[in-house]
Amino acid sequence: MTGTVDRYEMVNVLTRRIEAFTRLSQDDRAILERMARRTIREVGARRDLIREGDAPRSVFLVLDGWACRYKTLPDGRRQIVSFFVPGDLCDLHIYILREMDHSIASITPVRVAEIARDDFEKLLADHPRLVQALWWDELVTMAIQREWTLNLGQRTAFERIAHLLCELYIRMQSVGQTNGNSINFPLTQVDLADATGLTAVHVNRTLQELRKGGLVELQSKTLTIPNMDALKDVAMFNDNYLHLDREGRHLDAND
Amino acid sequence: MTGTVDRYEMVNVLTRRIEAFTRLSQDDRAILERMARRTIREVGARRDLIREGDAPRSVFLVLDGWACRYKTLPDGRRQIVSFFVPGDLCDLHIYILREMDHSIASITPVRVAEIARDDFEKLLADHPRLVQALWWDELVTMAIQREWTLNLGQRTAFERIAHLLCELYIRMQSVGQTNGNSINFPLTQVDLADATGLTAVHVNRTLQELRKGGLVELQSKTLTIPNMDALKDVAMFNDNYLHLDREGRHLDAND
DNA sequence: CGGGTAATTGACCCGGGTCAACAGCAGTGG
DNA sequence: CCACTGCTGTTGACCCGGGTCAATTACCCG
Repeated sequence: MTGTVDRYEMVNVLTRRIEAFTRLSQDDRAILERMARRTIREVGARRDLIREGDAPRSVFLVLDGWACRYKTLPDGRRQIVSFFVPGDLCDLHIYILREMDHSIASITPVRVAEIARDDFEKLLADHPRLVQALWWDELVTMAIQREWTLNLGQRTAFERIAHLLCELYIRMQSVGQTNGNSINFPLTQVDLADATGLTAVHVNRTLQELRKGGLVELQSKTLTIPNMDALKDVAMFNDNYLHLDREGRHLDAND
Repeated sequence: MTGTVDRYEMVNVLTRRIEAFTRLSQDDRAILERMARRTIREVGARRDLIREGDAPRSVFLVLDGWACRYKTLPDGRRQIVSFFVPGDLCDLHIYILREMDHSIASITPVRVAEIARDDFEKLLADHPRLVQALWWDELVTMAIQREWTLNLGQRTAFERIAHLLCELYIRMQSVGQTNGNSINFPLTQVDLADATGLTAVHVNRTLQELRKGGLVELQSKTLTIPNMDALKDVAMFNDNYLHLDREGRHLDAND
């Protein structure tokens, strides 16, 4: 999977992701990568990138590492509402809102491209095919959030964790971050608990069940899924909401 | 509140909603209302407007009545992932996806404007201020979905229902659909259960607690909130995620 | 007045939470 | 090289919020 990943490949995760939807032209790809390379920020593990209440200023893009959005209640309860894996963008146009209604934090050390509002607007104005692709990205983000709503509302702990693991595996796969049937998986059991609305203790027990059933191997930050079909089955995982099947292929660049 | 609502007022709910963000020009308002009036569809209560797996064709806008998005699991478990109240739009650009990953159904009889893809694209191309406003709408929709994630993951049944009632009240208020401190509230206890991930039995018991505490009155399709501050308090409701405070006022039309 | 949907109640149960102790392991500083 | 610290994972005993099942009771609406 990784080993040494050069800067080119890191920027590449976004084009890789977008090309699950539509093929970009050399020009689109170049402009996107140039933009992403402009302001790269490196942040250590477990730090807030932006906090609820802050004024959003720029769009950002995770080039390397994992991050999450989270919300908290006044008494400290905490819910991770989504994960960012390499290639994920935060909300386009977020800067039209006055203040953030959630926080974003790194999980591992991350490398993030921050795209200034004006640059971003210009990008959209000049590159219609990118606009479509970024819309697709946004729609997928929304679909994931709805799927999480279903996950939290209806699935049992066992199904819920299985489902989350399926999703993260497939999202990593869609940006070429797999190694055989394994991915790099930096979440702790506490992270999983905060994302699934369970306690860390119960996550632990549920993971043991999943391991016992031969459905997952999870150790030293590596997740292995020996039989994806079996895991999808118990999770009732249907990947339609990720819209990965090159649905925008009629928009492909032909150069 | 209602009684007889003429056609003008029904279309008006969207402009009303948008003007919680930015003031539109006469021209913007006119174009939006003309568009909405183009293809009005009336649908009875409890019918699917579009089903998971269908190809999305148009954007639609709820002019009158309530609807919901929902997702189901293969074994029949059902989660309502969001509600539409008058003035709510379904996802812009949804038509770039090949198939729906969720269904949309009416709750009451609804009057819906279906805006064809091409008309909608044209609207966006010609009216930049509307584009901003519709972006705002989309960002709020996403923020609501995240708040629901928090709701399902962290709040107790009592807090969760209190929170949902706050949200729906305030959303109705933002389109001028209140009557004193009451709103028209067509959801059954089963609907509430499907939206909160609880059972109808438990929703019933929880509503009784809320009534006993004097926090809500709910009878014959009318929800009354005698003391909003008290309800917000137990729900830990923070309305920041609805971004209603005319955040885009710097974009206001000045005609 | 009959038939169907929505609300309510009671008895009982279970998935997942709580609390507390402990084990493994990585980093870090002496 | 080892002791110390702190985080992550694991286990056991016990408990409770909310689910399940099944029966009633309103409430519409024609």
